[in-house]
Amino acid sequence: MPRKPSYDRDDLIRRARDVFWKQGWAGTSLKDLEKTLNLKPGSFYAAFGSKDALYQLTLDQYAKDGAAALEALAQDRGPLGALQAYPRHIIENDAAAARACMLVKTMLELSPHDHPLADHANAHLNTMENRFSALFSAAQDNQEIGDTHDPARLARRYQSDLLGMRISAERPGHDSASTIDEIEQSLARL
Amino acid sequence: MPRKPSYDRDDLIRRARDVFWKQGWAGTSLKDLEKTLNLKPGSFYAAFGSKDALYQLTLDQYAKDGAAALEALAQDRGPLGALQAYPRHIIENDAAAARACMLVKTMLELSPHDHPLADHANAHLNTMENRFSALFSAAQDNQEIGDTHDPARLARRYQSDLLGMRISAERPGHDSASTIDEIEQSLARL
DNA sequence: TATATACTTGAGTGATCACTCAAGAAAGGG
DNA sequence: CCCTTTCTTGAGTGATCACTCAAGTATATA
Repeated sequence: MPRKPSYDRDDLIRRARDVFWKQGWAGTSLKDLEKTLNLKPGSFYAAFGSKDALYQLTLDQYAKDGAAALEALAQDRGPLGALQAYPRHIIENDAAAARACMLVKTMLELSPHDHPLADHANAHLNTMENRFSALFSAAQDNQEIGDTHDPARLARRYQSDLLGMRISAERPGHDSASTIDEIEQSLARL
Repeated sequence: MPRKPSYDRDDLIRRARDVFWKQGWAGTSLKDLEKTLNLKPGSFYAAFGSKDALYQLTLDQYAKDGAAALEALAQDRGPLGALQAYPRHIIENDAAAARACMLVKTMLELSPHDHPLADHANAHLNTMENRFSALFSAAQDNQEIGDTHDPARLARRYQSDLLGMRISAERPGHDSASTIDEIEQSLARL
């Protein structure tokens, strides 16, 4: 008997994610969200409860999409191939709202205020690091890289390289091509 | 005949820098600054004019201190030695308000809003990158590294590595020691 | 078509934002 | 001592913040 919402919830979350990703937490006002989502305050709060609650939904979707992209590469190219292709995949994704990682931007902005979303973002970063580690380990099993390396250590360095590349890519006039190549080649030398 | 201010202006800028560095632009309110600087609103605006004007002063001092630290290392250890020691110098500086680079945090937060301070931060980053390039070039002149490398390219990658390392170091429970070692060793292999 | 059940609307809430300014306090030179 | 100049004070400005809620509207069942 009830009336259905006139919007697609997942679509709203995706659009909100892009605004939060680009502008950050404090940099995005309810007015911005109402405009982007085409929702009046009442509908917004009925649908999501609070700005924080929506932000968390967008963080989770961001992490899910990132993990899925890596998984797809692993299916296509195997563990080492996925790790080599992932940096280019990130930088050349024109649909992305920003080059820098949303999880990093969230952590940098909110952890000094002990905001729970900062821990949430960091947990997602840990999950990604663990996935990288598993791929390095699988690459060793496949004898694609030497077996003397510590996968956890390789993963930590790989993620650090990725984050640096993504920050640099955010800078106006910066060319990431050579950094992408060098990350790819340094993996081939393992 | 006039009365002297009861504060040391440089000391205020340094204290404000630490708050801005840690909490960001939007994350730092005038109330925070008044408390940190022990200044009432009237004195604050008489001394600095606006929140933005003070932020710019703190950015400039941040960049100046960073450049001076690198120069001191170059005097002690020469160009390659300075580039190798700089990452550890940054991470192990207990007096720093944060691990992540203030210029990066500023750019990430303010560039989506086309705030002039974002360009200002990026200009400082370019200056640092140019200084790195000059050090790589000097290291080639000293035959400390091979002369087939492009110093500009090395500098771009080096800065990207630094930024990634500093972001990672901001994460709770993260150990940067191995990343520091690997950056140092990869420079020795050039 | 009638009714129940949601969804939609937008004016309005108190709190906080960066910032102003007029009045008072303190430190120089005479 | 006095007077001038500057610094210090803090209540107060309009704007914007995240958020609320009562009234109005649309839809699916009966």
